[in-house]
Amino acid sequence: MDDLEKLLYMLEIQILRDQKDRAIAGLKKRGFSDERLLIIDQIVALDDLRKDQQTQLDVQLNERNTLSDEIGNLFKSGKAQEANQLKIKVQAIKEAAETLEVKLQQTKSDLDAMLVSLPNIPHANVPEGRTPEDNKVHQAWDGEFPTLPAGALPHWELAEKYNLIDFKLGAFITGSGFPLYRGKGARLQRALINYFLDQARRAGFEEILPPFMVNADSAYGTGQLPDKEAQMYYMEKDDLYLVPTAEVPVTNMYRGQIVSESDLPIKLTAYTPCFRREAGSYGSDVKGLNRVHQFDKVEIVQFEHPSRSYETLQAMVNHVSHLMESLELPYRILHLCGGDMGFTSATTYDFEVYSAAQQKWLEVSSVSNFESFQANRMKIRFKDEKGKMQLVHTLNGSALALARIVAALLENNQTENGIRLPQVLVPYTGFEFIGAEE
RNA sequence: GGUGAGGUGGGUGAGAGGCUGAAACCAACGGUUUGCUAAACCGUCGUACUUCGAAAGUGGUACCGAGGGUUCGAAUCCCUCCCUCACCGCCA
Repeated sequence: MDDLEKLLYMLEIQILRDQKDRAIAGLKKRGFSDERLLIIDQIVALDDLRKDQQTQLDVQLNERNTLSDEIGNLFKSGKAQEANQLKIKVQAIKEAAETLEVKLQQTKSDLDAMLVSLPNIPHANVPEGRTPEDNKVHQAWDGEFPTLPAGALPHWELAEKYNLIDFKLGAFITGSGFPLYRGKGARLQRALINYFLDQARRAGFEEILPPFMVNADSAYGTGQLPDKEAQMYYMEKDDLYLVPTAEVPVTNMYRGQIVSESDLPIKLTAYTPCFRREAGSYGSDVKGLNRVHQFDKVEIVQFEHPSRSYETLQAMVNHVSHLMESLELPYRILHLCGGDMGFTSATTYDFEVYSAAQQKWLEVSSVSNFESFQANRMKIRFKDEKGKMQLVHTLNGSALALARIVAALLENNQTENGIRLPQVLVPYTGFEFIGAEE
């Protein structure tokens, strides 16, 4: 942990103090029981204690510093005896200070532990609810659903039939959940990555190619640690984590930074493979590309002025909508309910694509406003026009996650003798049809 | 993997036990002046926590990579760790 992590999350405490009602309402949405809500009062009380102990300690240290100065001066003017007497006095103060110091450290670490366990407070308009079933359909699909030929196949069978993805070989080389793309399957993957990056660049996002492994500080910064430790692949020998999303390395580019207000918004995009252990989720919906340990994703990340973060969220949602439309895929947008939202998010919209052969909605994008939650952890700030420090707001979204998009593309566009690709991809793939002879 | 050098404010970089929260320069910001551009000059210019104050502000504490130690007193001395750079080896 570096020093940033040692800083207390003051701003969060301020919210608990000043906007307690909002905090309570928000945490209730996340399913906090009345009992668990007591943590708010505990945190405030502990923070009061912290202040008190800090003030006491400062008094002691002040006295020590003053006397030390005096001792120095006495020695200089040759009054060694008096100086030595003062030394004894300082000794007593030091002991008192050490005791206080220990108490204060304990208080701080208790407080820290509580604050780290506290999720972001959902935005007021986040729907009530506990489970994915409670998510609100924010925008339903009002277009047509694809009509499939008789004997339509799910994507894993199409992938095999046209030799696009070899799941067995991936499992042989690595393990299940690590698909091996080949031929036009591999080329389609590369085409989609390029297409998404180009679209993001056109929308003003700077392209980044970040490291695919991150250290623990970075994982804490975006909130993967300690909350989702089990979801990440960890390399013990080097103390590094494989990225579960480009959000982690990209957002951490600004960890600890004070940016100038005129730099905002900062818009970044990055492609990375994403590695997820998905512990405990085996068994349901794991067929084919529906849930894999490694998939490709283009992410967009934005650092924004607090006053504009919600219009930016909307702009990101629009960006992803355009991508879906350009790929001619049926999709819907869900507004996640309090119980289903990620730990760090204040509002999240999920995009789901309709994969016609499976007749399933698959999540392909998650667009979130974290408000100041991540910025507070990472201390990403700017000076406003009054010269006051403020935390930026961070947002990000998948634009888009590939594996499930590929699943839907294959299933929805299948014909009797092949798969037809949407026109926007043709310049990227170099082919518009995947036929049986491949 | 081996060897060596180093980590100081937005940047460069001095400081080598008390006079240092830290010189100087650059950048930034505010201003003066010059017909424009450029330049010159003056001023401001770290962060966090906290006391008192309605506020402007004021007092205190901490921070010179991180953690620990020595000392009345540490950026400065000692120990541990981390990181960076250079050279060699290996390698896409």
